[in-house]
Amino acid sequence: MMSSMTAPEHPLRRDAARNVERVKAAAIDVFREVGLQAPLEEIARRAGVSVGTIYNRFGSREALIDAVVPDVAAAKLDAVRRTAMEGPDEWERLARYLEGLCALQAEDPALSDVIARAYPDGATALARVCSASIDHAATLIDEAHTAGVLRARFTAADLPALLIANRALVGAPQLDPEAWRRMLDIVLDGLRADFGRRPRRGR
Amino acid sequence: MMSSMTAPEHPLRRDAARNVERVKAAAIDVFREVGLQAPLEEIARRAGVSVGTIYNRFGSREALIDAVVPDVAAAKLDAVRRTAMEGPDEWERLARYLEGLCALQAEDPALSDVIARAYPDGATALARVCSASIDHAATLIDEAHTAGVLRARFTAADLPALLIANRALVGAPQLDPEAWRRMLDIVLDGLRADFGRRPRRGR
DNA sequence: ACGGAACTTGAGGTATAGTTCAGGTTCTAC
DNA sequence: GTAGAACCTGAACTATACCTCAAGTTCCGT
Repeated sequence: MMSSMTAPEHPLRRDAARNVERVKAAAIDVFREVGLQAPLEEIARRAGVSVGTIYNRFGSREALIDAVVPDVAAAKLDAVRRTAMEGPDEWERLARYLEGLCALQAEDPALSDVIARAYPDGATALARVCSASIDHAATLIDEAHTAGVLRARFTAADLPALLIANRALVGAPQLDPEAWRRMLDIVLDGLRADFGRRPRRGR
Repeated sequence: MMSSMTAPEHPLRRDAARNVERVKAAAIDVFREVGLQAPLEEIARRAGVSVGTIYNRFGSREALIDAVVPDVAAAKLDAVRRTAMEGPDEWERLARYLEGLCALQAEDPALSDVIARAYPDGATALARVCSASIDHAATLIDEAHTAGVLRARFTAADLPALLIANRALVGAPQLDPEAWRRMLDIVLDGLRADFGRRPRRGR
Protein backbone atom coordinates (compact mmCIF):
# COMPACT_ATOMS: atom_id res chain seq x y z
CA MET A 1 0.00 0.00 0.00
CA MET A 2 2.95 2.22 0.61
CA SER A 3 2.06 5.43 2.50
CA SER A 4 2.05 8.32 0.06
CA MET A 5 4.93 10.41 1.31
CA THR A 6 3.82 14.01 0.90
CA ALA A 7 5.53 15.92 3.69
CA PRO A 8 3.03 16.59 6.54
CA GLU A 9 3.25 20.38 6.26
CA HIS A 10 0.57 21.17 8.83
CA PRO A 11 -1.48 18.13 9.66
CA LEU A 12 -4.42 18.16 7.30
CA ARG A 13 -7.88 18.01 8.75
CA ARG A 14 -9.28 14.52 8.50
CA ASP A 15 -11.89 15.25 5.81
CA ALA A 16 -9.35 17.17 3.80
CA ALA A 17 -6.90 14.30 3.95
CA ARG A 18 -9.59 11.95 2.78
CA ASN A 19 -10.33 14.24 -0.15
CA VAL A 20 -6.68 14.41 -1.08
CA GLU A 21 -6.63 10.63 -1.35
CA ARG A 22 -9.82 10.56 -3.35
CA VAL A 23 -8.48 13.15 -5.75
CA LYS A 24 -5.19 11.32 -6.14
CA ALA A 25 -6.93 8.06 -6.86
CA ALA A 26 -9.25 9.70 -9.36
CA ALA A 27 -6.36 11.53 -10.98
CA ILE A 28 -4.42 8.33 -11.47
CA ASP A 29 -7.43 6.70 -13.08
CA VAL A 30 -8.32 9.58 -15.33
CA PHE A 31 -4.74 10.27 -16.38
CA ARG A 32 -4.37 6.62 -17.27
CA GLU A 33 -7.48 6.74 -19.36
CA VAL A 34 -7.01 9.94 -21.32
CA GLY A 35 -3.54 11.30 -20.65
CA LEU A 36 -2.08 14.11 -18.60
CA GLN A 37 -4.17 16.81 -20.25
CA ALA A 38 -7.34 15.32 -18.81
CA PRO A 39 -9.85 17.96 -17.67
CA LEU A 40 -9.55 18.58 -13.95
CA GLU A 41 -13.33 18.75 -13.87
CA GLU A 42 -13.46 15.09 -14.75
CA ILE A 43 -11.05 14.21 -12.00
CA ALA A 44 -13.06 16.26 -9.52
CA ARG A 45 -16.27 14.61 -10.61
CA ARG A 46 -14.75 11.18 -10.28
CA ALA A 47 -13.38 12.02 -6.83
CA GLY A 48 -16.71 13.38 -5.68
CA VAL A 49 -15.36 16.84 -4.94
CA SER A 50 -15.50 20.16 -6.75
CA VAL A 51 -12.72 21.56 -8.87
CA GLY A 52 -12.10 24.15 -6.22
CA THR A 53 -10.90 21.43 -3.90
CA ILE A 54 -8.27 20.28 -6.34
CA TYR A 55 -6.92 23.80 -6.56
CA ASN A 56 -7.12 24.17 -2.80
CA ARG A 57 -5.13 21.01 -2.18
CA PHE A 58 -2.73 20.96 -5.07
CA GLY A 59 -2.62 24.47 -6.45
CA SER A 60 -2.34 23.58 -10.10
CA ARG A 61 -2.54 20.75 -12.59
CA GLU A 62 1.24 20.61 -12.63
CA ALA A 63 1.38 20.04 -8.92
CA LEU A 64 -1.32 17.40 -9.10
CA ILE A 65 0.58 15.59 -11.81
CA ASP A 66 3.74 15.87 -9.82
CA ALA A 67 2.01 14.52 -6.72
CA VAL A 68 0.50 11.55 -8.45
CA VAL A 69 2.38 10.46 -11.52
CA PRO A 70 6.02 10.08 -10.47
CA ASP A 71 5.40 7.09 -8.20
CA VAL A 72 3.36 5.25 -10.77
CA ALA A 73 5.77 6.12 -13.54
CA ALA A 74 8.84 5.14 -11.55
CA ALA A 75 7.35 1.76 -10.74
CA LYS A 76 6.45 0.95 -14.31
CA LEU A 77 9.68 2.28 -15.75
CA ASP A 78 11.57 0.25 -13.24
CA ALA A 79 9.72 -2.90 -14.16
CA VAL A 80 10.63 -2.31 -17.77
CA ARG A 81 14.20 -1.67 -16.84
CA ARG A 82 14.47 -4.84 -14.80
CA THR A 83 12.94 -6.95 -17.53
CA ALA A 84 15.24 -5.45 -20.12
CA MET A 85 18.32 -6.12 -18.02
CA GLU A 86 17.61 -9.82 -18.25
CA GLY A 87 18.55 -9.66 -21.90
CA PRO A 88 21.55 -11.82 -22.77
CA ASP A 89 23.61 -9.17 -24.54
CA GLU A 90 23.98 -5.47 -25.12
CA TRP A 91 21.74 -5.41 -28.13
CA GLU A 92 18.99 -7.41 -26.58
CA ARG A 93 18.98 -5.27 -23.45
CA LEU A 94 18.68 -2.08 -25.43
CA ALA A 95 16.05 -3.51 -27.75
CA ARG A 96 13.98 -4.80 -24.87
CA TYR A 97 14.19 -1.53 -23.04
CA LEU A 98 12.99 0.45 -26.02
CA GLU A 99 10.28 -2.07 -26.68
CA GLY A 100 9.24 -1.90 -23.06
CA LEU A 101 8.97 1.87 -23.13
CA CYS A 102 6.92 1.77 -26.30
CA ALA A 103 4.65 -0.92 -24.91
CA LEU A 104 4.10 1.23 -21.83
CA GLN A 105 3.08 4.06 -24.10
CA ALA A 106 0.67 1.80 -25.89
CA GLU A 107 -1.09 0.63 -22.77
CA ASP A 108 -1.19 3.85 -20.76
CA PRO A 109 -1.82 7.33 -22.14
CA ALA A 110 -0.45 8.96 -19.01
CA LEU A 111 2.82 7.12 -19.36
CA SER A 112 2.83 7.81 -23.04
CA ASP A 113 2.92 11.49 -22.20
CA VAL A 114 5.52 10.97 -19.52
CA ILE A 115 7.81 8.97 -21.75
CA ALA A 116 7.49 11.44 -24.58
CA ARG A 117 8.10 14.23 -22.05
CA ALA A 118 4.75 15.81 -22.77
CA TYR A 119 4.08 17.16 -19.32
CA PRO A 120 4.15 20.65 -17.85
CA ASP A 121 7.50 22.14 -16.96
CA GLY A 122 6.55 22.52 -13.33
CA ALA A 123 6.41 18.78 -12.71
CA THR A 124 9.92 18.58 -11.36
CA ALA A 125 9.57 15.29 -9.50
CA LEU A 126 8.29 13.73 -12.66
CA ALA A 127 11.14 15.24 -14.62
CA ARG A 128 13.51 13.56 -12.24
CA VAL A 129 11.93 10.14 -12.79
CA CYS A 130 12.10 10.75 -16.49
CA SER A 131 15.74 11.71 -16.42
CA ALA A 132 16.59 8.51 -14.61
CA SER A 133 14.95 6.53 -17.36
CA ILE A 134 16.72 8.47 -20.04
CA ASP A 135 20.02 8.07 -18.28
CA HIS A 136 19.46 4.37 -18.18
CA ALA A 137 18.69 4.28 -21.87
CA ALA A 138 21.79 6.33 -22.52
CA THR A 139 23.85 3.75 -20.68
CA LEU A 140 22.36 0.94 -22.71
CA ILE A 141 23.07 2.89 -25.86
CA ASP A 142 26.67 3.43 -24.84
CA GLU A 143 27.14 -0.20 -24.05
CA ALA A 144 25.61 -1.24 -27.33
CA HIS A 145 27.96 1.12 -29.15
CA THR A 146 30.93 -0.24 -27.30
CA ALA A 147 29.88 -3.76 -28.19
CA GLY A 148 29.55 -2.65 -31.78
CA VAL A 149 25.96 -3.78 -32.16
CA LEU A 150 24.33 -0.37 -32.67
CA ARG A 151 24.56 1.89 -35.67
CA ALA A 152 27.16 4.50 -34.92
CA ARG A 153 25.13 7.55 -35.76
CA PHE A 154 22.41 6.79 -33.24
CA THR A 155 22.89 8.58 -29.94
CA ALA A 156 20.92 9.20 -26.79
CA ALA A 157 19.89 12.53 -28.29
CA ASP A 158 17.80 10.63 -30.83
CA LEU A 159 15.81 8.84 -28.17
CA PRO A 160 13.17 11.51 -27.64
CA ALA A 161 12.34 11.42 -31.33
CA LEU A 162 11.70 7.70 -31.17
CA LEU A 163 9.43 8.06 -28.16
CA ILE A 164 7.59 11.07 -29.51
CA ALA A 165 6.98 9.24 -32.75
CA ASN A 166 5.72 6.21 -30.91
CA ARG A 167 3.39 8.35 -28.85
CA ALA A 168 1.79 9.54 -32.05
CA LEU A 169 1.35 5.96 -33.21
CA VAL A 170 -0.21 4.60 -30.06
CA GLY A 171 -2.47 7.62 -29.87
CA ALA A 172 -3.74 7.46 -33.44
CA PRO A 173 -7.24 5.98 -33.39
CA GLN A 174 -7.14 5.39 -37.13
CA LEU A 175 -4.24 2.98 -36.83
CA ASP A 176 -4.25 -0.69 -36.04
CA PRO A 177 -3.41 -0.99 -32.32
CA GLU A 178 -0.38 -3.04 -33.26
CA ALA A 179 0.93 -0.61 -35.84
CA TRP A 180 3.44 0.83 -33.39
CA ARG A 181 4.96 -2.57 -32.93
CA ARG A 182 5.58 -3.09 -36.61
CA MET A 183 7.19 0.33 -36.89
CA LEU A 184 9.33 -0.37 -33.87
CA ASP A 185 10.52 -3.63 -35.39
CA ILE A 186 11.57 -1.75 -38.47
CA VAL A 187 13.34 0.88 -36.42
CA LEU A 188 15.13 -1.74 -34.36
CA ASP A 189 16.33 -3.42 -37.52
CA GLY A 190 17.52 -0.05 -38.72
CA LEU A 191 19.34 0.50 -35.47
CA ARG A 192 21.54 -2.56 -35.63
CA ALA A 193 25.08 -1.99 -36.66
CA ASP A 194 25.36 -2.00 -40.43
CA PHE A 195 26.49 -5.41 -41.57
CA GLY A 196 28.07 -4.38 -44.86
CA ARG A 197 25.19 -2.22 -45.95
CA ARG A 198 25.99 0.49 -48.37
CA PRO A 199 25.00 3.73 -46.74
CA ARG A 200 21.98 5.40 -48.25
CA ARG A 201 22.08 8.97 -49.36
CA GLY A 202 22.45 8.88 -53.13
CA ARG A 203 21.84 12.61 -53.05
CA MET B 1 -1.48 30.88 -62.75
CA MET B 2 -4.19 28.40 -63.59
CA SER B 3 -7.73 29.80 -63.14
CA SER B 4 -9.22 28.31 -59.97
CA MET B 5 -11.91 26.07 -61.37
CA THR B 6 -14.78 26.32 -58.93
CA ALA B 7 -17.92 25.79 -60.98
CA PRO B 8 -19.67 29.13 -61.66
CA GLU B 9 -22.92 28.18 -59.89
CA HIS B 10 -24.60 31.54 -60.20
CA PRO B 11 -22.16 34.24 -61.20
CA LEU B 12 -20.87 35.77 -58.00
CA ARG B 13 -21.18 39.46 -57.49
CA ARG B 14 -17.89 41.19 -58.13
CA ASP B 15 -17.15 42.12 -54.53
CA ALA B 16 -18.04 38.63 -53.39
CA ALA B 17 -15.72 37.07 -55.95
CA ARG B 18 -12.93 39.29 -54.78
CA ASN B 19 -13.53 38.21 -51.21
CA VAL B 20 -13.48 34.58 -52.21
CA GLU B 21 -10.05 35.06 -53.68
CA ARG B 22 -8.82 36.94 -50.66
CA VAL B 23 -10.07 34.26 -48.34
CA LYS B 24 -8.50 31.53 -50.42
CA ALA B 25 -5.17 33.28 -50.47
CA ALA B 26 -5.29 33.91 -46.74
CA ALA B 27 -6.33 30.33 -46.07
CA ILE B 28 -3.42 28.96 -48.05
CA ASP B 29 -1.02 31.15 -46.11
CA VAL B 30 -2.44 30.43 -42.70
CA PHE B 31 -2.80 26.70 -43.30
CA ARG B 32 0.80 26.60 -44.41
CA GLU B 33 1.88 28.38 -41.29
CA VAL B 34 -0.04 26.54 -38.60
CA GLY B 35 -1.80 23.56 -40.16
CA LEU B 36 -5.32 22.72 -41.17
CA GLN B 37 -6.78 23.36 -37.71
CA ALA B 38 -5.94 27.05 -37.96
CA PRO B 39 -8.64 29.30 -36.48
CA LEU B 40 -10.94 30.60 -39.19
CA GLU B 41 -10.89 33.92 -37.36
CA GLU B 42 -7.24 34.26 -38.25
CA ILE B 43 -7.91 33.54 -41.90
CA ALA B 44 -10.73 36.06 -41.91
CA ARG B 45 -8.55 38.67 -40.27
CA ARG B 46 -5.79 38.05 -42.78
CA ALA B 47 -8.24 38.27 -45.67
CA GLY B 48 -9.76 41.48 -44.36
CA VAL B 49 -13.25 40.03 -44.02
CA SER B 50 -15.32 38.77 -41.12
CA VAL B 51 -15.76 35.11 -40.23
CA GLY B 52 -19.31 35.34 -41.40
CA THR B 53 -18.08 35.81 -44.93
CA ILE B 54 -16.09 32.61 -44.84
CA TYR B 55 -19.18 30.73 -43.77
CA ASN B 56 -21.26 32.52 -46.37
CA ARG B 57 -18.88 31.62 -49.18
CA PHE B 58 -17.66 28.20 -48.15
CA GLY B 59 -20.10 26.89 -45.60
CA SER B 60 -17.63 25.15 -43.34
CA ARG B 61 -13.97 24.70 -42.58
CA GLU B 62 -14.09 21.38 -44.41
CA ALA B 63 -15.33 23.03 -47.55
CA LEU B 64 -12.73 25.76 -47.31
CA ILE B 65 -10.00 23.19 -46.95
CA ASP B 66 -11.41 21.26 -49.86
CA ALA B 67 -11.55 24.40 -51.97
CA VAL B 68 -8.01 25.45 -51.27
CA VAL B 69 -5.75 22.59 -50.30
CA PRO B 70 -6.16 19.93 -52.99
CA ASP B 71 -4.55 21.98 -55.75
CA VAL B 72 -1.57 22.93 -53.65
CA ALA B 73 -1.22 19.43 -52.29
CA ALA B 74 -1.52 17.79 -55.68
CA ALA B 75 1.19 20.02 -57.11
CA LYS B 76 3.64 19.35 -54.31
CA LEU B 77 2.89 15.67 -54.16
CA ASP B 78 3.39 15.46 -57.87
CA ALA B 79 6.72 17.17 -57.70
CA VAL B 80 7.82 14.67 -55.11
CA ARG B 81 6.55 11.83 -57.21
CA ARG B 82 8.38 13.03 -60.29
CA THR B 83 11.64 13.50 -58.44
CA ALA B 84 11.34 10.08 -56.88
CA MET B 85 10.74 8.44 -60.23
CA GLU B 86 14.16 9.56 -61.35
CA GLY B 87 15.65 7.07 -58.93
CA PRO B 88 17.75 4.41 -60.68
CA ASP B 89 16.11 1.38 -59.12
CA GLU B 90 13.08 0.17 -57.20
CA TRP B 91 14.59 0.79 -53.82
CA GLU B 92 15.84 4.23 -54.60
CA ARG B 93 12.49 5.26 -56.03
CA LEU B 94 10.62 4.13 -52.96
CA ALA B 95 13.15 5.65 -50.59
CA ARG B 96 13.10 8.96 -52.38
CA TYR B 97 9.35 9.05 -52.43
CA LEU B 98 9.10 8.45 -48.70
CA GLU B 99 11.82 10.95 -48.06
CA GLY B 100 10.04 13.46 -50.24
CA LEU B 101 6.79 13.04 -48.37
CA CYS B 102 8.50 13.44 -45.03
CA ALA B 103 10.38 16.51 -46.23
CA LEU B 104 7.10 18.01 -47.35
CA GLN B 105 5.73 17.42 -43.89
CA ALA B 106 8.75 19.12 -42.40
CA GLU B 107 8.42 22.24 -44.47
CA ASP B 108 4.67 22.71 -44.50
CA PRO B 109 2.29 22.07 -41.61
CA ALA B 110 -0.72 21.98 -43.91
CA LEU B 111 0.83 19.26 -46.02
CA SER B 112 1.95 17.49 -42.91
CA ASP B 113 -1.69 17.16 -41.95
CA VAL B 114 -2.68 16.18 -45.45
CA ILE B 115 -0.03 13.50 -45.73
CA ALA B 116 -0.86 12.10 -42.32
CA ARG B 117 -4.54 12.23 -43.29
CA ALA B 118 -5.35 14.59 -40.47
CA TYR B 119 -8.12 16.51 -42.16
CA PRO B 120 -11.89 16.51 -41.79
CA ASP B 121 -13.86 13.71 -43.38
CA GLY B 122 -15.82 16.10 -45.52
CA ALA B 123 -12.82 17.13 -47.59
CA THR B 124 -13.50 14.68 -50.37
CA ALA B 125 -11.47 16.37 -53.09
CA LEU B 126 -8.51 16.35 -50.76
CA ALA B 127 -9.13 12.72 -49.93
CA ARG B 128 -8.93 11.97 -53.63
CA VAL B 129 -5.55 13.68 -53.98
CA CYS B 130 -4.38 11.78 -50.96
CA SER B 131 -5.52 8.47 -52.29
CA ALA B 132 -3.62 9.06 -55.49
CA SER B 133 -0.46 9.60 -53.51
CA ILE B 134 -1.05 6.52 -51.42
CA ASP B 135 -1.76 4.48 -54.51
CA HIS B 136 1.50 5.61 -55.97
CA ALA B 137 3.35 4.66 -52.84
CA ALA B 138 1.62 1.30 -52.88
CA THR B 139 2.87 0.76 -56.41
CA LEU B 140 6.42 1.62 -55.42
CA ILE B 141 6.13 -0.74 -52.48
CA ASP B 142 4.90 -3.53 -54.71
CA GLU B 143 7.70 -3.00 -57.16
CA ALA B 144 10.26 -2.94 -54.40
CA HIS B 145 8.87 -6.20 -53.08
CA THR B 146 8.98 -7.78 -56.49
CA ALA B 147 12.56 -6.65 -56.89
CA GLY B 148 13.29 -8.17 -53.51
CA VAL B 149 14.73 -5.00 -52.02
CA LEU B 150 12.10 -4.35 -49.37
CA ARG B 151 11.51 -6.26 -46.16
CA ALA B 152 8.68 -8.66 -46.78
CA ARG B 153 6.55 -7.73 -43.81
CA PHE B 154 6.22 -4.09 -44.80
CA THR B 155 3.05 -3.34 -46.75
CA ALA B 156 1.17 -0.31 -47.94
CA ALA B 157 -0.96 -0.63 -44.82
CA ASP B 158 2.06 0.40 -42.76
CA LEU B 159 2.51 3.62 -44.65
CA PRO B 160 0.10 5.74 -42.62
CA ALA B 161 1.98 4.84 -39.46
CA LEU B 162 5.22 6.09 -40.93
CA LEU B 163 3.66 9.37 -42.00
CA ILE B 164 1.77 9.88 -38.76
CA ALA B 165 4.96 9.28 -36.82
CA ASN B 166 6.85 11.71 -38.98
CA ARG B 167 4.16 14.31 -38.50
CA ALA B 168 4.74 14.10 -34.78
CA LEU B 169 8.47 14.56 -35.29
CA VAL B 170 8.29 17.56 -37.57
CA GLY B 171 5.71 19.13 -35.29
CA ALA B 172 7.62 18.68 -32.05
CA PRO B 173 9.17 22.03 -31.11
CA GLN B 174 11.43 20.38 -28.55
CA LEU B 175 13.21 18.36 -31.23
CA ASP B 176 16.07 19.32 -33.44
CA PRO B 177 14.53 20.29 -36.82
CA GLU B 178 16.56 17.54 -38.44
CA ALA B 179 15.52 14.83 -36.02
CA TRP B 180 12.92 13.49 -38.42
CA ARG B 181 15.59 12.93 -41.00
CA ARG B 182 17.73 10.83 -38.72
CA MET B 183 14.73 8.73 -37.74
CA LEU B 184 13.77 8.30 -41.36
CA ASP B 185 17.27 7.11 -42.24
CA ILE B 186 16.97 4.51 -39.53
CA VAL B 187 13.57 3.43 -40.75
CA LEU B 188 14.78 3.20 -44.33
CA ASP B 189 17.65 1.03 -43.24
CA GLY B 190 15.17 -1.13 -41.38
CA LEU B 191 13.01 -1.37 -44.46
CA ARG B 192 15.62 -2.90 -46.74
CA ALA B 193 15.32 -6.55 -47.38
CA ASP B 194 17.02 -8.50 -44.64
CA PHE B 195 20.47 -9.46 -45.85
CA GLY B 196 21.01 -12.47 -43.64
CA ARG B 197 19.86 -10.79 -40.48
CA ARG B 198 18.60 -12.99 -37.76
CA PRO B 199 15.04 -11.95 -37.09
CA ARG B 200 14.47 -10.23 -33.78
CA ARG B 201 11.90 -11.43 -31.34
CA GLY B 202 13.74 -13.40 -28.69
CA ARG B 203 10.49 -13.48 -26.75
C1' DA C 1 -30.42 57.04 -59.73
C1' DC C 2 -32.97 53.72 -57.49
C1' DG C 3 -34.99 49.36 -55.88
C1' DG C 4 -34.15 45.05 -54.55
C1' DA C 5 -31.18 41.14 -54.52
C1' DA C 6 -26.69 39.87 -53.02
C1' DC C 7 -23.47 40.35 -49.76
C1' DT C 8 -21.11 41.47 -45.30
C1' DT C 9 -20.86 42.33 -40.62
C1' DG C 10 -20.10 41.39 -35.80
C1' DA C 11 -22.31 40.56 -31.78
C1' DG C 12 -24.31 36.71 -29.57
C1' DG C 13 -25.03 31.99 -28.51
C1' DT C 14 -22.60 27.34 -27.92
C1' DA C 15 -19.01 24.57 -26.06
C1' DT C 16 -14.72 23.39 -23.64
C1' DA C 17 -11.59 24.16 -20.04
C1' DG C 18 -8.92 26.86 -16.75
C1' DT C 19 -8.84 29.40 -12.43
C1' DT C 20 -10.60 32.17 -8.50
C1' DC C 21 -13.09 33.49 -4.38
C1' DA C 22 -17.17 34.90 -1.44
C1' DG C 23 -20.01 32.55 1.24
C1' DG C 24 -21.53 28.41 3.49
C1' DT C 25 -20.22 24.05 5.84
C1' DT C 26 -17.61 20.93 8.74
C1' DC C 27 -14.33 19.66 11.84
C1' DT C 28 -11.75 19.83 16.16
C1' DA C 29 -9.55 21.73 20.17
C1' DC C 30 -11.01 23.24 24.18
C1' DG D 1 -21.24 22.37 23.13
C1' DT D 2 -19.19 25.91 20.81
C1' DA D 3 -15.87 29.25 18.67
C1' DG D 4 -13.26 29.68 15.04
C1' DA D 5 -10.04 27.87 11.91
C1' DA D 6 -9.99 24.84 8.14
C1' DC D 7 -12.27 23.37 4.40
C1' DC D 8 -15.48 22.96 0.42
C1' DT D 9 -18.56 24.56 -3.08
C1' DG D 10 -20.06 26.27 -7.34
C1' DA D 11 -21.09 30.24 -9.66
C1' DA D 12 -18.51 33.62 -12.04
C1' DC D 13 -14.96 35.20 -14.91
C1' DT D 14 -11.32 34.29 -18.56
C1' DA D 15 -9.93 32.51 -22.85
C1' DT D 16 -10.33 30.10 -27.22
C1' DA D 17 -12.89 28.86 -31.11
C1' DC D 18 -16.99 27.46 -33.56
C1' DC D 19 -21.17 28.79 -35.98
C1' DT D 20 -25.43 31.76 -36.88
C1' DC D 21 -28.40 35.43 -38.11
C1' DA D 22 -30.69 40.08 -37.80
C1' DA D 23 -29.48 44.26 -39.37
C1' DG D 24 -26.96 47.09 -42.26
C1' DT D 25 -24.26 47.87 -46.66
C1' DT D 26 -22.96 47.34 -51.47
C1' DC D 27 -23.66 46.31 -56.01
C1' DC D 28 -25.93 46.20 -60.54
C1' DG D 29 -29.66 45.90 -63.94
C1' DT D 30 -32.80 48.76 -65.55
